[in-house]
Amino acid sequence: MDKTFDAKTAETRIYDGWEETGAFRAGANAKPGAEAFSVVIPPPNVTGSLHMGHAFNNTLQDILVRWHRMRGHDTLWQPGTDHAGIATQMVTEREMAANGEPSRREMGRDAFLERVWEQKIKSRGTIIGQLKRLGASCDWSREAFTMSGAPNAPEGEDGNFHDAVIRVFVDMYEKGLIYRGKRLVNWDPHFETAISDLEVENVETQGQMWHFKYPLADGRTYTYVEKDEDGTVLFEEERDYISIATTRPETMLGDGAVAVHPSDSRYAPIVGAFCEIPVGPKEHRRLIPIITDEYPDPDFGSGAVKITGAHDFNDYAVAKRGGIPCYRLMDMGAQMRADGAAYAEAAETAMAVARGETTLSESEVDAINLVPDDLRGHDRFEARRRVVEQITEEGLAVMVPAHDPRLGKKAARKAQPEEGGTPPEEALVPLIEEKLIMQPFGDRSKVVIEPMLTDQWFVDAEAVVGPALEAVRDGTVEILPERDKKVYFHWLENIEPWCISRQLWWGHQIPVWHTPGFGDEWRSFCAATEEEALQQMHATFGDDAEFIMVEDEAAATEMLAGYFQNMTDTTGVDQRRRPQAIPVFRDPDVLDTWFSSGLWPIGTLGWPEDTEELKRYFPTSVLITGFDIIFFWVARMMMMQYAVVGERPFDTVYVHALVRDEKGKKMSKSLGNVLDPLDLIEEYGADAVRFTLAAMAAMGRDLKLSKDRIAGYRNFGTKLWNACRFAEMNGVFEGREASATPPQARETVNRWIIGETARVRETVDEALEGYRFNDAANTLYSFVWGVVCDWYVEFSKPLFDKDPEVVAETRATMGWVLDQCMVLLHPFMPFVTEELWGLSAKRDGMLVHADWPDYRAADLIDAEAETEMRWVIALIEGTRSARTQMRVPVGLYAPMLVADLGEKERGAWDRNADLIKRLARIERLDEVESFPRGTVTIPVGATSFGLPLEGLIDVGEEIARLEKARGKLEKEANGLRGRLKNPKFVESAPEEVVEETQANLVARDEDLAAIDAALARLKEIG
RNA sequence: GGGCGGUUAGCUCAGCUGGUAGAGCGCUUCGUUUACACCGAAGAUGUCGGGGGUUCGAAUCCCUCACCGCCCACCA
Repeated sequence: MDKTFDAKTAETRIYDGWEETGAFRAGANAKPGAEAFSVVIPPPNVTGSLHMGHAFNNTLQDILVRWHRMRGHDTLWQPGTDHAGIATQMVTEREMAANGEPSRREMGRDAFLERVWEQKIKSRGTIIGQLKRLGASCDWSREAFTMSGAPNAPEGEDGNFHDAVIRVFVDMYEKGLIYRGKRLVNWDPHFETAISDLEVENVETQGQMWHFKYPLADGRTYTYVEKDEDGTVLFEEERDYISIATTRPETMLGDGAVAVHPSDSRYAPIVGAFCEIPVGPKEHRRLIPIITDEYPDPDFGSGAVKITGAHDFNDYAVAKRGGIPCYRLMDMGAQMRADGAAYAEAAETAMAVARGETTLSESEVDAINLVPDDLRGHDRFEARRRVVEQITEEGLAVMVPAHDPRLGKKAARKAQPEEGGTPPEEALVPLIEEKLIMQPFGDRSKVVIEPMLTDQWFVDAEAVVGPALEAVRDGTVEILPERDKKVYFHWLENIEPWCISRQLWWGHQIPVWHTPGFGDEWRSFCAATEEEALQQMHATFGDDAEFIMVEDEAAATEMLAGYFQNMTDTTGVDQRRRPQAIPVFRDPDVLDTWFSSGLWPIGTLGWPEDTEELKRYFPTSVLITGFDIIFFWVARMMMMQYAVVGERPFDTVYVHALVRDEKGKKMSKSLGNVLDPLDLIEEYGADAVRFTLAAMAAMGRDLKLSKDRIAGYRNFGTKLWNACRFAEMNGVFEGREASATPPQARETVNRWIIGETARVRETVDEALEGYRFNDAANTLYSFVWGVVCDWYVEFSKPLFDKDPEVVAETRATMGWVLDQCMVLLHPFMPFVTEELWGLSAKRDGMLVHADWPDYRAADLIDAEAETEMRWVIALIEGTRSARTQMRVPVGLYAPMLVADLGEKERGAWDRNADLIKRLARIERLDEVESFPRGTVTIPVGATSFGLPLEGLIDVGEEIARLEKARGKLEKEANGLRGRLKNPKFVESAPEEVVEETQANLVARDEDLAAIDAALARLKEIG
């Protein structure tokens, strides 16, 4: 054997070996009739690459999976990747741009999809390969993909995940759980798609709040009165305007009303009146009503709120309640709209609506573009600048003295007087408050999200959330750690409709076909296939109806232009003449990625087919996932599995925390503090990385990763390696018949280590049962290093020089103990252990399929051996400590004295003399009446050993040493004595605790007596 | 504004249902002992964030304050 394990070359070889033998196949190594254990991998993005979070997540899964597999359970670790709509489309488009390929729009939808599939196939191997490097023991023959079997999927991408998704959509649609509607949604202007609430990151940003005057219509005035709580008038003035604050002046153009709280007496006189939006061409100023609504907070700002239903979620709610029209101001790229009629005409129409002269349908309102001609086509931020400028120029900004505390520094600076101007205190400046505002950003695009009024598809989440909540409440599904349950509940109890449509191309296209309905709305048919949709259309429009598939809504509209013109003077719906062929187009939107990954547990097991795997492995056993996707994924899987198959997706959810850098910062590319797991694997080996992650995985706590730590655990692997190397050199592995059952041993040392091993096996199992990965890892670490290597290997050395019988027994024991180390460590460090397994005996199979032990500590612990070995260790440690402090040369074998050797101790000494002498560097043991001058005393239990070091020791040094030890002992003894003297303690503490305390006190007193005797002797000399 | 975590040795963290403060790294000294220098031996280091309370006994339970972090939230 080499001195170290060469992870670099061995790991791939070993992994290939596992794969070739099908070691990870579902059910591999299962005992007949074994219970099932199944885990679905949180599917990484197909174009992604492995980051620390993945490494952590998959290490934990692999530990559990390997552990169960070795225990003979019917184990499946289901792997796969996610098509990751936005991310993948983004990655592909970026690469296309870099390659100078035509853009997505230039190539068209079909060609683009083909291109993304190429990208998918190309990059899939990256993350899969990385997972393999980590050692993940997934059943790769079952690798799934969330878009497998999609209609445009190329050869080799078959599978039926797409069928499952479509089937669920259709089913939920038919049950009324999915609906379409024009709603205000979070719009990502970069990707030009709607996103869900969860994909919005609210970030505190420095912003400004402007205050503007909305003049009252027709020169109307009112007395504005501010009172305090007691009704005392604080301020009173005659006003011809209402003051409005806004952080988004550009949206004023779309205002539909001004709202005040119904109880707000300041504005009571003008409720119902009209005011003017102070922007846009003077001659076409729009008037909007002043309405009441519960929403405005009278204590905030002026208490009056402008209502822009199409660009603000609160305003939208107010608008809905008050029947206020929502005027959309921006296009899909969040530029100010440039479509439709000129401003004059649009404003006129809007005025008519405001006056109540006409009512328009939603889409008619949407068609109105209220952006003044000079602002059309501008970016929203540019439009804001201009709007502010125009209003301020017109004198309609609220002005305040330059010293107003609400003003930011900028405004104050502006107020510096020009030559001969007004002194600063009296100068009036526009009221622009600098303040922190929560600004929404797209989590992928990092662009400011715009609330946008669009047609979208929604899941009625509230209708399906019930069982998902109930299951966790009643314990059907366990979420660990406890605290994450609360997070889960909080979100689900306040669930909002889930916007599932995305205006992307890469994804599951919504299985809905639209035809012209009646009026200007489209009529929709939802079906799994186009044929089925057509059947439905025939059923509706008549068997003789003729349909023609067209590209999109625009094409259909064009076809129908003539038709609708003909219809304008027709009244009754049924009398309408149909066009020759009715245009039909498929809904262009695709589904939110999480809609499909929400089906991951059943989808990967073959649903909607009634497969054997579903029967065996569903519901899955445990889901291991990061806290950041509890809402995105865990909650959705819960809702959807219950909605679709009426069953929980998993029994337990183990939520783990984030991997941070060594300073506790979240790893991010922009901070440059990312540790790439692949680099670390390259440098330290996969086992070290895995063990580090496991050892640091205290439940629910973030873990901070440093290279030092990984190096430490790499060394741990080497340590085990070298213990085996030692064994090999001592013939342990020679012609060996490895056995899983512990050998019968006579030597104390061997009996002791067998018991210790059994104890560790129990602790590890208990820890893993409780998902306490760190406890399991640390237990193994301290056992292998601190017990097996530090003591057992050392103890064995003299045994290998004894008679053949002892040598044989020791070889058998050491072989067994090392085997157990390999077995128990295998889930954590699969590579080194597998390698050692192969090197240490001729075996029937690989370690990956070895039997996990079930021996019990109670059966294997030999209490006498344990007591004896503890005594031996204490003696050796005490001697070594004394020697070092007395500066006894390391190489010197010193004689040892003992004065009062008891019966038991004599036996212990006799049985272990060889190894004590060797490890404590003792020449011989002499029994004496009393210690001579200059003897260093080593108390071990009731016995005092001594090192006669006359002339060698520094008396002062030894007195200091003993007094230090004495001080510590005395402090402890006094503490114990104090407790025992307290009658309340003796009364109320449990009996064992009292007994233990007494025993401890006796032990301390014995040691103290020995030390006192030694001190007395030394002082004689001194 | 709500909620949840954290504060223990120089650093990073363990300490489950209250019963003599622990680990790893780092540090100091020593070491060519026939597995291992990715090693061995021996050490040093803590008013367990502050303040109250419950208890015979609190790092551990309760209250409160401070600071740090995270999540959620519609204050224009």
